[in-house]
Amino acid sequence: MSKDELAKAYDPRDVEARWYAFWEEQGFFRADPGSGKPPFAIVIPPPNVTGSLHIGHAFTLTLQDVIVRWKRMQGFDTLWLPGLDHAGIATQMVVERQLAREGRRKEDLGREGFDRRVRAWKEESGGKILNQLRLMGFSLDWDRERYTMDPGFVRAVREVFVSLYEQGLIYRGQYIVNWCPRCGTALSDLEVETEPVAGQLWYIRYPEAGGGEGVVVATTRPETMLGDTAVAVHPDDQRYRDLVGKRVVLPIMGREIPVMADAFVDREFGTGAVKITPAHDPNDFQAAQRLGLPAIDIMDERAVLNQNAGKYAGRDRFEARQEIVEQLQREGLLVKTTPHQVPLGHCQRCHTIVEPRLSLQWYMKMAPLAEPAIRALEDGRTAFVPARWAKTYFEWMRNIRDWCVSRQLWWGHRIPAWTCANAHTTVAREDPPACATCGNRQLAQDTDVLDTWFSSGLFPFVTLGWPEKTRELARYYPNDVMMTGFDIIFFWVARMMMLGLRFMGEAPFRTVFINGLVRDDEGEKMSKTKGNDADPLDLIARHGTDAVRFTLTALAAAGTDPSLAEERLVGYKAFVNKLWNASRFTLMNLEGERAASYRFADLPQPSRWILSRMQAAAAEVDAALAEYRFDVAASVLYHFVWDELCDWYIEIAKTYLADPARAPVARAVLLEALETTLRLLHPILPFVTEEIWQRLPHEGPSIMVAPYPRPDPSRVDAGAEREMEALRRLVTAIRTLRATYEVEPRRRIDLTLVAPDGGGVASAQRELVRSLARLERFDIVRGAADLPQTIKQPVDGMEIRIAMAGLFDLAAERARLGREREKIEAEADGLRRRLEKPQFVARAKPAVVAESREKLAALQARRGQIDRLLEEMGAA
RNA sequence: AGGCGCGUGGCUCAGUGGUAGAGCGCUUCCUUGACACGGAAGAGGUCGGUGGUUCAAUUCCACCCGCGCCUACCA
Repeated sequence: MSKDELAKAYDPRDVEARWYAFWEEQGFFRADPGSGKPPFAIVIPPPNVTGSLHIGHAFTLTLQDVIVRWKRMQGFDTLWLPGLDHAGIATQMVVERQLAREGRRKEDLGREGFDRRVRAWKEESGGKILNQLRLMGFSLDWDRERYTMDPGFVRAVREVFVSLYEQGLIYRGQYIVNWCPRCGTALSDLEVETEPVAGQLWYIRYPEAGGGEGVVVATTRPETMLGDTAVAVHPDDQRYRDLVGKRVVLPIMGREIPVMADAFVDREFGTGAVKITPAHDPNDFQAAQRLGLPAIDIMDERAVLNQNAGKYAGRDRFEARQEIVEQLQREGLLVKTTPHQVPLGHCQRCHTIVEPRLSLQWYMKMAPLAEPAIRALEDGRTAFVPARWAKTYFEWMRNIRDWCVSRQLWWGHRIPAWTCANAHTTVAREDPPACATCGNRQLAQDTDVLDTWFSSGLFPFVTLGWPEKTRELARYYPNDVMMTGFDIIFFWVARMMMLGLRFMGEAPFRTVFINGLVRDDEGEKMSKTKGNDADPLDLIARHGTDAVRFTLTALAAAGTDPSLAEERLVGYKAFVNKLWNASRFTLMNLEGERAASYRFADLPQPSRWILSRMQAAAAEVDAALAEYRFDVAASVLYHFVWDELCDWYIEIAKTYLADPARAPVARAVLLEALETTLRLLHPILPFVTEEIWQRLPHEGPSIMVAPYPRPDPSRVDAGAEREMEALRRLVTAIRTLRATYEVEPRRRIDLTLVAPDGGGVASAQRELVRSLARLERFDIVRGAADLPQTIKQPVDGMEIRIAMAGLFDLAAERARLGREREKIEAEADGLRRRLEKPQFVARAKPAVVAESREKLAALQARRGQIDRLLEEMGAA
């Protein structure tokens, strides 16, 4: 196939692989701090090292690439920085599963061996997703790729941890945490997903010490009673007034515990008496601190009951529950059982029911960090798009609780804290040789690692070299925008805000763009577990990357969750093909010539029209992208290409190209329109636009570094646009008549246009009308006298008259005109009624009144025309 | 419990204080040298319900119904 010949249908597989490699080799993805261009910076939300590309990545990153390619073409020094997250708990699970298949546990390898294993796994398959990002065409600066476990991050994480510790913002303490017994680690509040579970409420009698009925407590978790250290009632609760201060006997254990009063008790719930289990319930823990009660921990890290549980030691928590209930029943202490919906926390990773557990953990004090992060939004240094997400952000920030940052995992950043033989703690940037307090040299490093989000929260500045004061840091921080899904506003965005403000003194980004979550065609959130996830790689294989990208872009309306319906994708694949064929037509007609030069003002009206419309499209796309209205940008381009460039201008150009005198200029206009359109489309459709662009006469090495079209006001021609609209109305009206009377599309017919004013554009573009409407004779007359029997159709104050022997159907035409008259009448009635109301004329905006009047006049004129035609036909 | 969002043609979704748009689907005709992943012409909606504000409401407000999501220590 020669250079200018394109295949009849676009085949993305032929094209896509080549260009990505080309772009990367040419270094077009690279940011250039020394370029002298204004910077534009954004970081990728680093995918998990365990991850593979799913539709959510494809969606948010397509939008990011659209912005990045757009900015790059606009002349910005653009940095889009890629990275991977080490994903502590997720990665550990993956590697543990791998070991399990080999019949081994991580303990068999030991901590260091396991660490090596994880690192080896990352080298081998961890970067899989990064190659998938290449398939999507994303223009990431791979030279600056980072990993949240790389040496720079290790150093930075220590620096941050130690600084915060020194500032009193990181502390260690014994509190109730969310504990996942399967993962064997503490979780932050955010890593717990609360879901209502159908449970029961057990009413259990605690007899009074030394006899007496005692008190009945209601609990959803009877197994925790083994660790009860009190029963609490509301201080004003008359029912229990006499019991307060007395002691009751804890069933099964036989321990005596006090009945105490505390206002936290809800008198309405259950019996109004609540058992207090300080070691296994956050409320009870707080109550116990107020009331000075001891805590008895009855479970181990796997949620198996321990020696404090008496004879139930060694039982799993749910097994124990069953047996305890049975024992209570046997002993007549189970008063009743009622069904009860309980909100239960589940581990975000493995969905195990979380156990509230008393343990020693590291915490980050959040209130002092949140305060500046709230202010940054309040005073507009950072803004959310869509703005309503700020509300969600504020809500969380203002009620923020301290962040448990330690995890009992093996994979992650080790906490830089050491304990000496004398139990002193040393927290240090470098591994200390001796205890900072007593000089003891027997130091053991804390075995915990940090929550993954601790390091990802540093992403915007650590990736630029922090804590070094690099040129990149000065140039690209703060980022211009952060684009991500709402599901990680708290996990990630909020923490970047707090840590960025703390360590850089400036918010990490000016704009936070929040995209929706991709749903399936039934509106369900796509997920692997539901099996309804669209695999982007599969979609790419079947429809091409560009079609996938265009679809995702077109679906990205502000603040909505897009539903990915495959039919829509098929439609946009057709669009890519349409563009391909428009290009094919243009290339076929270039005939190897360079385009002729021309002056805009000298162009024929239709050519001025298409170039003028193109300015409008460019302006609209620009405005849309500037406010992240990706759907609008996609829609504008779709309709410009299909409805205006292809359906009209290319059809018009065909008549010009057939005329040797007009062909060179027509080729030039066509070429300009196509080339500009390709540049407008490139951010969304990088591959097909590059493939075509490279075959056109062009300057520069690649469309991706060509300038983005700016609307040129000198090429806006309102007159040409108006007249072409009139021409389109005329041609469409003729086509409608042809279709109504089932004239074969290829047949040329004779037509007379009755135009008292001479016909305007129809007269000026007579040849065009002939070709577009497939006319043989096309006469324009000023009066309708002496015409033979014809079909008549009013348009723009003129009349179309078609003589068609054999096809003329008076009744059909009357009916058609009658229907049209009805529509006009209905609309005119509405307008008339409105205009008759004095309040409307008095209060509505004058422009609206005037517009209504004009519209009504036009409708009346048209109705008059139809009435006249109907009358004539009646007479005929 | 609080907060947020959604309900527009068969489906998936835009949109607007002045009687509604797109893609796909559907109907009719057409394999005309860019494209049948195409062309031409059409049909199809009382914009969830009820009130209110307004000259005017699908668009603003209130309530209701249905759906989804987020936050939350009710044992």
